[in-house]
Order: sequence, then structure tokens, then C-alpha cells
Amino acid sequence: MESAFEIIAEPNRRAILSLLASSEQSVGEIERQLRMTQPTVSKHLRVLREAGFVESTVDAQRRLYRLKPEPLQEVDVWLAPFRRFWSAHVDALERHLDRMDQSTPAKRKTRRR
Amino acid sequence: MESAFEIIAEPNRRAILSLLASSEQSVGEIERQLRMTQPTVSKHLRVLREAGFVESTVDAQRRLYRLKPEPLQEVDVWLAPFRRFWSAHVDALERHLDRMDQSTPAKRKTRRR
DNA sequence: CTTGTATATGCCTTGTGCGGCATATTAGGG
DNA sequence: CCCTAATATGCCGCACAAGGCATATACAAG
Repeated sequence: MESAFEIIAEPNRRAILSLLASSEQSVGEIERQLRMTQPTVSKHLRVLREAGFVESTVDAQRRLYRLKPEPLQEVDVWLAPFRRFWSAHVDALERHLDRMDQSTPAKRKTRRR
Repeated sequence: MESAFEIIAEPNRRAILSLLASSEQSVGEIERQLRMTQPTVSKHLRVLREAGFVESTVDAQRRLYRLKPEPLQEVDVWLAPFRRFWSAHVDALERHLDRMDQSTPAKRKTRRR
């Protein structure tokens, strides 16, 4: 499980990352907001930390986790060559995203019919 | 294996997508360039097709595969919120990418041409 | 030192993705 | 028709990630 792509393949990990995108969080806060068990959160955070997606600092008994950008940038870099390609097919995406509309785990999109 | 993220977690599939980014290819061409066995290529193409990453047209006994943009755009959309975040940490990426230097998905680093 | 809170880790089970290999299918040519 | 090229599919075994649950560690406070 070394590559950044494998790391973000896991939905719960993506949810954690999205959470941290707004601000740093403790394990317990993540646990509550995403309704995962504590060991599960800790394990995912370990994976994320070892892959360089997050770092933590100690605050008494808590650990505060925050994002580190590099691995996600790496994904972004890989994605770059494809962008020029899909400039042609613009409109198709919105239909596509509408159609699935289950996109991000912890995020409810306002779905208009 | 429904999400776009799981699909691109597989290195061989990323390699195939990168190949197709330049131009459409037949199964045999992919097989040769990426040095994978034919069933492996076909299976990955099946996964990619069912997930909407590629489409194929028939050319005699060949199938020509080409990219479809939507699923990758979906990844791009998920990535968007993080971009504003990493504008702060610019320089760190290059050091990071240097350090791993396994960039291109092809298995062999020996560049035969 | 004991207790309580926050987090990490270890073990076990289950599910599933991936490759290898053999074989089926489809299409064209002689 | 039969043969061959190109691609797809089925079956099998293996590796491994993910969650559940129990427990260990860390730190604070009384």
C-alpha cells in the first residue's frame, strides 16, 4: 500500500482527508463526526501519516492531525495530462455527477431534481 | 469496486489510462507497450470500461479503446478543495517527487527505445 | 499510586482483487 | 469450411486490506 492512489481508494480515508481540509482535528472529533469506531480511525490515520498525507502534534492526551499537501499534489500531477483531453467533453460531467450523486461519504450535496 | 478512486488505485490501470491519453490503442498495442499478458490487459480494460473510463469500437478483429473523461473529472472535482490549501506549501512538492522518482507506471525503468 | 480519558496496537476473520493459465468467442482470409 | 489472429472469459490460488474486539500505552488529575 505504498502509492498515494491506493491510500485514497478507501472511502473512510477520503472522508478523513476532507474533514481535515477545513481544519485540524483530534482523533475523537473525527470519530464522532464520521461515526467510525476509534480503532478504525486510528488505523486509517496511521496509514495516512505513514504515507505523508497528515502529520500530528501532541496536545495533552490528544493528537491533533492536520493535512500535508504533497501526496495529493502527486495525484494532481498525474491527473494533469488528462485535463487537456477533457476540455472537449465539458458538459458530460455534470450529467455524470448528477447521476451518481453519492459522491463524498460525509457530504450531502443539495440534490435538486 | 465501484468508485473511480478504487479503479485508479491499480498501477497497471493507471498505465493503460496514461497510454490512452496520447491516443487510442488496440488491446495488442497496450499489451506490447506495457508488457502485460493479454488476459490481464483485457480484464483491466473491462474494469475500466464498466467504470466509464474508456470505450471501445470494433475494427475487424481488433478493439480500439479510447478515453472517456467523466470518471477522472470526478477525481479532479474531489481534489479541488485541497488545492486552495496547498498553495501555501509550494516548494515542498518538488523535493517530494524527486525523492520517490518512480514516477511513470511502466514496470521497467530501462528505457528501451 | 489509582483512576479516567484519549489514542495506539495486536490478533483474528472475512472479503475480494489480481494474476496465471486454459479455453471460449469473434472475425477475416485462403 | 477451416485456420489463424485478436480478444474475452472462467476458474483457481494467493495475498492483503479492513473491521471487530480486546488490550496496551500515554498522559492528566486527584
